[in-house]
Formats: sequence, structure tokens, C-alpha cells
Amino acid sequence: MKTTKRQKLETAGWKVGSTADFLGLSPEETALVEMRLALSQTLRSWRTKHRLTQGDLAKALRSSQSRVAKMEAADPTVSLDLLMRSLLRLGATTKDIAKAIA
Amino acid sequence: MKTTKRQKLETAGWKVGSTADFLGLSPEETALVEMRLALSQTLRSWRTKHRLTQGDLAKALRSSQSRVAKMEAADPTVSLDLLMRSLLRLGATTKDIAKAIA
DNA sequence: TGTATGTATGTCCGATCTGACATATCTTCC
DNA sequence: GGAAGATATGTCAGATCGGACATACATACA
Repeated sequence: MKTTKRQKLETAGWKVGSTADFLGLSPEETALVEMRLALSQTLRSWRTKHRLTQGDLAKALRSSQSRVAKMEAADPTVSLDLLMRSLLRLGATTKDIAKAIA
Repeated sequence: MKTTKRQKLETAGWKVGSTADFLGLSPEETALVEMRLALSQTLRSWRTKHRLTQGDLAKALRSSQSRVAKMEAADPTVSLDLLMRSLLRLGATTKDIAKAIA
């Protein structure tokens, strides 16, 4: 794993090479976690770039502030679907999403 | 829209430029449909490449033949999450997925 | 310190998704 | 034509997800 990715995961509270592996996360599960993280970070960067609060974004998405917070926290109860839908509604393209998760 | 993409959509039963637009699909919704299609096609190609039946794949995924069929048909009841999880379990990487949806 | 603004966390119930089953519709042989 | 294997379609109960609300925590500033 590249150092940058490891840092991202650990920043989000995942101890790569210790906790994750100890928990027995399979490659798929790890990949899903990484995708969720990548998308959540992309979402936050889009939001802050536009100088929006989580509440503002929630309104734009017809969601709630708490859910936006969970999205950005890569909460397990947030699906990739929701993250992608949110990004798309913010004007992101499939290419942007592809770039984020690659 | 590029011709190739239009063909893919129409092959799957979507009349791009007629039904889709007539139904008033927003850009996000269209993008989601396209992603689902791209992933479903990738899934089918991976399966056939491995010479597996839908039943075989279902067993590997601990799912059912009918759900695999729906996945490959880009059925609206199938989430992007499920498609991605399935691809990952087949050995695809996040890069493969990114390439598929881009 | 206290207030205002923004963010995080926990819970709940209605909505959506999923595996499973039944059954229908192909294909490909004989 | 018909049997066998593969794929498609419809339905449903249980599982997961999502918006909403309450509330806790954080940061800034007077």
C-alpha cells in the first residue's frame, strides 16, 4: 500500500496493518473502506471549496446535517451510493468519482 | 454523449434521447444509470471470462442466481454497492472499477 | 465566561435493498 | 419436438440504509 493511502486510512482512525488486519478485513472490505474514505474526503473538499456548511449542503441534498457529517466521517451506515449521488448533485462527474476512488 | 455509451445504454433497453430524456432524468440520475450499466457489463464480462454460470457466481458471492441476473441487467433494485462488492470479490481492484465507470 | 455557529454522535422509523424462492423464457443439443 | 442447462422476471420477508431529531462537542469571539 502506498504511504499516502495509509495516511488517509490512519487519519480516519483506521490502523492499517494493525487494527484492520487484526479485524480480519478481507481485501474487498478494505477496498470498500478505502473507497468510502476517498469519496467522503472528496465530498468534504468540494463542500469546503464552495464555502458551505454541512447544513447548507444538507439542504442542497435534501438530507440532514447529521447525515452529511456521517458521510464525511465515512460512517459505515453510509453507502457508496449516497456518497456518489451527493457528489453528482454537487456537479461532480463520473470521471471525478473515478479519479477519486482509483 | 459518445456513441459507444449511447449504444451501451440502448442495448440495455434505454432509449437515450427519447425515453430517458422524456422521463426527465436529471444529470445525476443519468450518471447513476450509466454507472450501473457500466458496472453490470463489467461484471458480466468478468463472469463469462471465468466461464462461470450465474449460479456459480451467486454461490461465490453468497447470493442467488436471480440477483446475479438482476445485477447484470442493471436492474434498478440493485445498488452500486452490491455491484462493486461483487466485482471486488471477483478480484477486481478499485482501479478496475474506476476505469469501468469513467 | 457566555453565546453563536458549526460539527459529531446516538437513536428511531419509514424507505430501500437483498437473498431466496417460484416460475417463465431462452439455448443447445438429441 | 422435448429434455437439460442457463438466464430472466416477479414477489416477499428480513436486513440495511437514510432523513430527522435531540444533544453533545468544538471553535471563535466579545
